[in-house]
Amino acid sequence: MSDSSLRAASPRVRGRDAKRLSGADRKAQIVDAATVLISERGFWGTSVQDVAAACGVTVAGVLYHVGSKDGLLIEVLEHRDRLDEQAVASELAAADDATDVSLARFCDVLVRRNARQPEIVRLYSVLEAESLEPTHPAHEYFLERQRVGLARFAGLAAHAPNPDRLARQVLALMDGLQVQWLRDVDGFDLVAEWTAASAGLAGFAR
Amino acid sequence: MSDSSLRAASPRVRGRDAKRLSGADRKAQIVDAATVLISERGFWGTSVQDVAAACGVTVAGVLYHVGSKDGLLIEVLEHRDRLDEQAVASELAAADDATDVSLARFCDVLVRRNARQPEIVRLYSVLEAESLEPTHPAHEYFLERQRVGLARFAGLAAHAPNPDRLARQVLALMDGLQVQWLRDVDGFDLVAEWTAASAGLAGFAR
DNA sequence: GTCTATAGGACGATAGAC
DNA sequence: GTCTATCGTCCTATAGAC
Repeated sequence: MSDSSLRAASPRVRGRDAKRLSGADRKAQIVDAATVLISERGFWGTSVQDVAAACGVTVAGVLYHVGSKDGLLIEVLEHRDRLDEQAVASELAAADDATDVSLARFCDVLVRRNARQPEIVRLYSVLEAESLEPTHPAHEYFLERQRVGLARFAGLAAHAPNPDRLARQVLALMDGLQVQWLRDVDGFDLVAEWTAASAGLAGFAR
Repeated sequence: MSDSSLRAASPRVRGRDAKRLSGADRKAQIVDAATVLISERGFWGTSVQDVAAACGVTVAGVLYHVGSKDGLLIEVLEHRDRLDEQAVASELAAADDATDVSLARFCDVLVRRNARQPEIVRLYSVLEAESLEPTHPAHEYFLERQRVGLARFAGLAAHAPNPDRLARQVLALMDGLQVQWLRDVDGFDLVAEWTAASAGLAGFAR
């Protein structure tokens, strides 16, 4: 939890002791706090008031930085994407076999990283379900995300008889195991379960 | 969509044209309307006002029948459990090999039934994620549900080298595929994808 | 550039009329 | 059995003070 860990979401003291942060810092703090809260309660279950309280700021202060509640969600998702993209890429590049990345290797890195940040996995699990509704502000985002994710998996599984189908299965298995894990984080070894499950999946090269 | 289909959730006319229903009928109507709405927006995204409007009744009218908003959710879940338990049992009993039910056969019935009622699958998918939060009114319900479901699967997979692990994999795969299906109900054949995926799962007898 | 104050609703729930 | 009326709380968003 050293790199890219979330800032403390504990309430700050207002008034005399309230820290006055620069715009960028305040915005980062708001996005981090919102990430935690939305991962717990979903977007519709989280109020801007909750986020403001977690930052020791007023509601208007939050809205000044992100424009609207929907804008806050967009900021949160974009911020996560930037962090994850970069982290996974660097982890893959650090390995010896950096040139040829298999689907199995890619998933391995993904799952190991996810196992270290349950709050983030929860954010995506909750929003993934909530955003099935077409009027949800992140509906399009998750539709595109699923499309891109599946295409990426399929591209790495070009050797399989049916790359698209395998991609769907891998994604389904990963998402499903993660939800079970989130319901019992301490009694469930995500990496071990994933390794066992994917090993039993036909066509999934290790 | 013939049996156990949901009552029309279209708004009724209030006042002179409003139908006066008996207690049981009104309650059933409320539970059905709430099922649809909660499956779309989650519990925290649905207001009692929404449910009342769908039934052509006032908010107070709804609360008279279900006591509170949390009570409404409990009613919805208990009603679904009763319907599903009974439907799956009768479908299994109708088959020739009613005596010895394999995990594969059980899942087959389950998936085929789910494919016919996307709204209900959505209800469970959304609430499953939303209820990860310990303060959610259905948190305990879904914890128990996962426990019971896994035990049932494991019991039917007694032949496998590791029944518990296989149960987790089967449940994960099913849930994961269902979410992908819900995001693209028309372009995704749930039964076909499930059949292909489960066939490739090690130890899953067909 | 950051925040307080406040507008203007929607929320869940209760009490009591009909 | 369903309604109106209403309470107190919470909500998002804006206007304008500092």
